[in-house]
Amino acid sequence: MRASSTLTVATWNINSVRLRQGLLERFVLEHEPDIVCLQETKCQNGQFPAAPFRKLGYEHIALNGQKGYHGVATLSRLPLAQIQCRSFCGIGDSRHVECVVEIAGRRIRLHNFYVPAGGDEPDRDVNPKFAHKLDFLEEMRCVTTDAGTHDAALLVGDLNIAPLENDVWSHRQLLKVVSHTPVETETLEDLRRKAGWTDLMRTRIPPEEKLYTWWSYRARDWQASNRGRRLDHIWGTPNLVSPMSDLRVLTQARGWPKPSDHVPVIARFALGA
DNA sequence: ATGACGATCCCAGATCGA
Repeated sequence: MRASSTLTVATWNINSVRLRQGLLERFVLEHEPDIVCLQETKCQNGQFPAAPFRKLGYEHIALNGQKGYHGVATLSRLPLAQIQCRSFCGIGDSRHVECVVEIAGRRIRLHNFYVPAGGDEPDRDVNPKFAHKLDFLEEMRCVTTDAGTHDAALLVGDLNIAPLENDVWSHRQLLKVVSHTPVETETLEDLRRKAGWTDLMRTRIPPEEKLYTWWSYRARDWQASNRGRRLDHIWGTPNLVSPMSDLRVLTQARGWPKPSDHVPVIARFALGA
């Protein structure tokens, strides 16, 4: 008989996994997630500090890293099957890894994404990075909830877009700022709905409430100014809405020593026997 | 209030993040 029927999944843009290995160890010891999805690992696969995390019980590690930039990793206490890395926009950069995890007799597909930031100028004609971001989103449309065989699916990561008005500190002042422009927020919401994903964070914390997962390094005092954005997301198939027993944004991690500018988001699911 | 920071890289200033 299987004793454990809960699954805890975390996503965290770690902004260099080698620099913040200690913070990540602290995080997994305190919160004991079954699966941790990381973005911006900023190292090649051979440089990933796998051994210390294997020692902590994360024996199953799916890596898609590159030198210096980007990079995603999925660390798991449960076996991972069907590991695949997708390439988007014909560029070989490391922005996606997916896998299937089996728990309580169900197969759950898990996508880990790092969507391009998009540069400064929100105009695809003058800013190739913004064009890349929009093209990436168009390619993401094929990552639907029914692509592949599974009983449920999750899509998590740093999507670099704050789609709702209360996902930013000032909707009005950020309308022309990359991450909250109408073309980004409307495209993301359209692709999410058409692909069958539910915004699981907002099923738990209502859209009327401010909710952030990122605070700039450049603020003198991130907590006092509190000019954040919700750039990190946990999407799921509708059949995971009611099993989700807890959803936490670990805001306090922004105040840890030498922090990432993003904080972890943790979802717990009660999947039955 | 798009930055006053912080990360990467042939190690030091350019480039990127958002």
